[in-house]
Amino acid sequence: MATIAQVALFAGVSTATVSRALNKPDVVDEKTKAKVREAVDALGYRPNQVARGLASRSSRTVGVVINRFDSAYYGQMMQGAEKGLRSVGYKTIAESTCEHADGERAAWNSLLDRQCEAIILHADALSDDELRELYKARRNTVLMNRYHPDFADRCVYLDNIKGGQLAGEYLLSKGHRSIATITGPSSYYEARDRLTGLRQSLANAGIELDPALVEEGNFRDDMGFTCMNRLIDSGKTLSAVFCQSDEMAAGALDACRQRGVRVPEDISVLGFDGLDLAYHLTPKLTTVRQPLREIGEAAGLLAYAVATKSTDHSDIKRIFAAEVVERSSVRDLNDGS
Amino acid sequence: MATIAQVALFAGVSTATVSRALNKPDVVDEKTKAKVREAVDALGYRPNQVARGLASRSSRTVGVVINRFDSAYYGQMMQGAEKGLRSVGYKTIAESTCEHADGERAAWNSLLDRQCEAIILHADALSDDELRELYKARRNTVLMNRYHPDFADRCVYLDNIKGGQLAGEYLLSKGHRSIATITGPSSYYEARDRLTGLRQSLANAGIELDPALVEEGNFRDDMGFTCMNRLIDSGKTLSAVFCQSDEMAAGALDACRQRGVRVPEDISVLGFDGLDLAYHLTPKLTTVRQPLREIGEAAGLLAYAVATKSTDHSDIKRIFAAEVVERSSVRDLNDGS
DNA sequence: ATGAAAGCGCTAACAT
DNA sequence: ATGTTAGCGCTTTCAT
Repeated sequence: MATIAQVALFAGVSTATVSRALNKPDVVDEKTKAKVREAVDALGYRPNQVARGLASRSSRTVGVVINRFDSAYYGQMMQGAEKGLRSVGYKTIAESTCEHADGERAAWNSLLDRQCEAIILHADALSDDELRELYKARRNTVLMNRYHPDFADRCVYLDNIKGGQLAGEYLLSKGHRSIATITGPSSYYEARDRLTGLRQSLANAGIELDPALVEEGNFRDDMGFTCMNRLIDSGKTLSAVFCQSDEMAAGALDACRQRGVRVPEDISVLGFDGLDLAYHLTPKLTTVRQPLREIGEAAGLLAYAVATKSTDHSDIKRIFAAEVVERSSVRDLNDGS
Repeated sequence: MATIAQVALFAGVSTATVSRALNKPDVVDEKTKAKVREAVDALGYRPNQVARGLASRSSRTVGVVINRFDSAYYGQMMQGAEKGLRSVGYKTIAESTCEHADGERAAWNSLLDRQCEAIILHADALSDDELRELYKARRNTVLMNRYHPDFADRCVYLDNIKGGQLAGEYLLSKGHRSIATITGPSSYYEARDRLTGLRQSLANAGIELDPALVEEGNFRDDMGFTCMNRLIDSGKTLSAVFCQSDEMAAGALDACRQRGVRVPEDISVLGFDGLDLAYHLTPKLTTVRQPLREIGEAAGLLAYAVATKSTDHSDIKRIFAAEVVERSSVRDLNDGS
C-alpha cells in the first residue's frame, strides 16, 4: 500500500501538492498534475479514506440501524437508503438490532463512535419518550418510516391516516359496507393511524366501523390467522376485511381456506405493505402499498443533508403516500347489482 | 466531543495512560484507573474509533458486497454476516451492486479504500476468471455462497450437488419416477451442480433423467411459469417437477393453476431455497432449504478470521448441507399403492 | 502554484 | 506503572 508520502517523493513534489492534485484539481498546475498522476499510476496509489476522514473531519459514512435485514419490509428500506447514500458517495454501515431497545441504543452509540456523520434509525422498540431524550444529544439522526412530533423535519414516513382512508375508500368503491379490520398493535402509531383513516373514510360514507369487527393483531401472519378465525366465529356479517399488513392477510387467507370461506367470493381481503409476498398469495392479494424503497432513499438523502449540514432540505420528500395495488382478493360487489 | 487529551488533562495523567486504562486495564494501577474513569464520566468521553483504527492499523470493519438487500435470499445472508461480525465487535459496511460486474468491482475497491480488513463478496456477475484475477491482489476476501476452485478455503457455500441429490432422493422416496426439473441458468455452477445431483440420485435408482423434461430457467418466477407451461404442453408423462428455486416454483404453481393442473394431486412440485415465500404459496411448498443465515454467519466469521490473520480456520464451517422442508406440494405416491 | 509545518485523535514503542 | 516521543496517512493553514 503506497502512501501519499511515497507518491510525493516519486513525483518530486510535496504531499500537500499530491493532496491538492487529487482533491482540488483546479488549483494545481497541469504539468504538476501530470507528474502526480504518473506517480499515482506507477505506485498504484489509493488514498486511505480513513486517514482522509480523520484529517478532514468527515467520514462520508452514515449508519443505518434496522431491526433485521432478512425480511422484505426492512430489506426494501435498506436498499433504498444504501442506494441514496451511494449516489452521493457515502458509505453505509449497517447494523441490526433484533427488535431490542438495548440493541437500538447500542447501535446508535457505536455508530456515532465510528464517526458516522448521521444515523438513519428505524426504531421499533424505542419509545417516543426515550427517542426524544436520546435525540437531544444526537441531532444528526433521521427516523426512517416513523413519525415523531418533536422532530418531524427529521422523519421520513408514510401518511398512515391517508393509507387507512385509501383502504376504506377502495373497499367502499367496490360496494363493500360491512367492513372488518385486523390492525397492528395499538401501541404502534402506524396501527392507530391506519385505523383512524379507515374509520374516517367509512364515516364519510355514513358508516360506522363496528367495534366488534376490529381485531388487534401484531402484523405477523399467525395473528392474521387467529384474528380471521375470530371474525368468522363471531358470526357477524362482513363482506371485506382490511388487514394492516400483507403478512396478516396471508394468515387470514389461510384461515379462510381452512374454514371453507372463499376469497373473494365470500369475503374480500385487502392487505397493506405491498410486499412481493402479496403477489404470491392465492388469490393474489390486493393491497395498499407503501413505497418502502422510496422512503429508504429519501431517508438516505435526508441523512446526507443532515451530515453535510445543508440548510435546505425542502427538496427532500418526507411524507409518502400509499397506493392501491389491485389484484384478485377483493370482489367488486357493484358487478352483480 | 471530548478527546483523549482532555480526559488526560482532567485526570492529571498522560494520554498514553488514558489509552492504556481503556484498552489494557490490567496494566494500569487501580487508583489511576479510577481517576481516568472519573474523567471519562465527567466529560462524557467516547473514543473516536476512526482515529483509533488509524493509529492501530485495524479498522475492525469488514465490507459486504451483495446484489441487493430487498430480497429474502440476500437479506438472510446479510443478516447472518452482520450478526457474525457484530458478535466479534466488527462493523459491517454494506454495499449493493445491482447485479453489475462494474458495481461488484467498484464496491470491492472502495471498501478496501475504507480500510475494511476483509471483504465478503457475493459475486453474481463476476466471472470465475475475473474473480481469480482480482483475488490475487486482494487476498482478504471471502466468497459468500459461491465456490471457486482456486481459493476454496475462502469460500462458504452450499453443497449443491448434494442438494440436488437430496431433491431427487426425496421425490423417489415418495414414489415418483417420472421427474422433470426446471433449472437455473446453466452458466451458474449452482444450477449445474443441482442438476448433476438430481441426475445422480435418479441414476442410483436406475432411472435416467429425460432430457425433454429438463427446462432451463433463470431462478425467477416468470421463467418458472413459462417452463412449467412448456412441460405441460410437451404432453410427456410426469408426476413431479423439481424447481431449482422457490420463486420458479411459485411461477410453476401459477401455471398449474391456470391450466387446471392440480398440485399435488396431478403433479407434485418441489422447490429449492427455503424462503418464507415457500410457506405462503398454495399449496404450501415442500422445498429444499439452504441455510442462508448460517452461510452468511460463517462468511462473517471467516472474514473475521481472515482480518485477524488467525491461522486456523478449521473450526469455521464452510460447506453447508441443504435439507428438505416438507409441506404439501409433493404427493406421496406410495400411499395409494 | 507550491512547500513547510502543524495537527486530526489515537496507539505504541521506548524510556524511566 | 507511567510519561515522552513518534508516528498512523492524510488535509489544511500559512508562508513564499
